Amino acid sequence: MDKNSDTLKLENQLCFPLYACSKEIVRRYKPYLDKIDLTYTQYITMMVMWEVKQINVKELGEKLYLDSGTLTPLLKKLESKDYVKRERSKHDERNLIVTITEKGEALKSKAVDIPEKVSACMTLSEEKAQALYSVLYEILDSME
Amino acid sequence: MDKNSDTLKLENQLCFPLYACSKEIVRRYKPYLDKIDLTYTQYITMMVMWEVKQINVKELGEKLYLDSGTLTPLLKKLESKDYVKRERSKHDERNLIVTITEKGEALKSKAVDIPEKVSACMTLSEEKAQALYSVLYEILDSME
DNA sequence: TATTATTAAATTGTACACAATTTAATTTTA
DNA sequence: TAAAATTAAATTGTGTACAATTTAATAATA
Repeated sequence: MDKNSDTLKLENQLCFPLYACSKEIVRRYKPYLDKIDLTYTQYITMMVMWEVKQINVKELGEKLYLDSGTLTPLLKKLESKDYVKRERSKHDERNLIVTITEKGEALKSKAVDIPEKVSACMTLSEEKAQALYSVLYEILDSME
Repeated sequence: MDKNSDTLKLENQLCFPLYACSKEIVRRYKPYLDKIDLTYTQYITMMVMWEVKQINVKELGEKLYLDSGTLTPLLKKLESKDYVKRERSKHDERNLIVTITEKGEALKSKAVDIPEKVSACMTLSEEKAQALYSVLYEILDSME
């Protein structure tokens, strides 16, 4: 096969639809997230916080696939909104412990309807959604 | 079902693995793209240019799911590297026509091996890759 | 235990990404 | 055809992303 012919066409790439699809779906979140004054990245951070209540930056970054360069300013912003508290660990001052606040907990009830509203704006069968989900995690796991 | 229980868990979201997977794969491109001094966004832009040779910013944005706010500075950078030429349309001066240069054409041969190198670092069967590809475009199409 | 190595966040710098606004050109319409 | 509407890029402003470096704390080791 002629290497130059087709491999570099956008339509033959797997990464591109992944990249485009991710961005388009995140964009669908925006109108709903605007109402509760969160960006998408702040939203997924709060999803972790709603679940674990307390976590340090390193572990948070591993869950979200983000580093401190992204998380540090983001967490400062969430702190300024009083959704989380940031404090150094007493046992190991290198660690910064992030803890959800009452106000952060209360925000959850305003966010609970967002996932279904977003998925409503795209038609995808339950089987295909499940298949997509599995393949994505398979890829993520294979890249660790 | 209790609405508050599970819907807001990261692991139950479809958007999150999509977002994370997209970023991780783009990151895998970086070492190869660094060698030809392109960012990922510049690379997918050049992929379109290698294919169409000439296009205006609006159509380019539709193909790439990007707007002029992203494309204007990016195209200026590609122009400064002499990979593309930017000039207003004579028929309609609102349109900016982007044209690939000789140097831009020549860059293609250096990029042709990148897709296979990136896909080599993740294990995914041909069937699953094909299925993933189909579902992603199905979602993209359903969101137009 | 003093030195070295490692680790976790923060910082710095570059490059998107996109909503909203502005500017300029072209079309539409009153 | 003059005014209004539309269109395409560019600009502005905010918020990621992430590599690379720095800083400070802790752990390992000579």
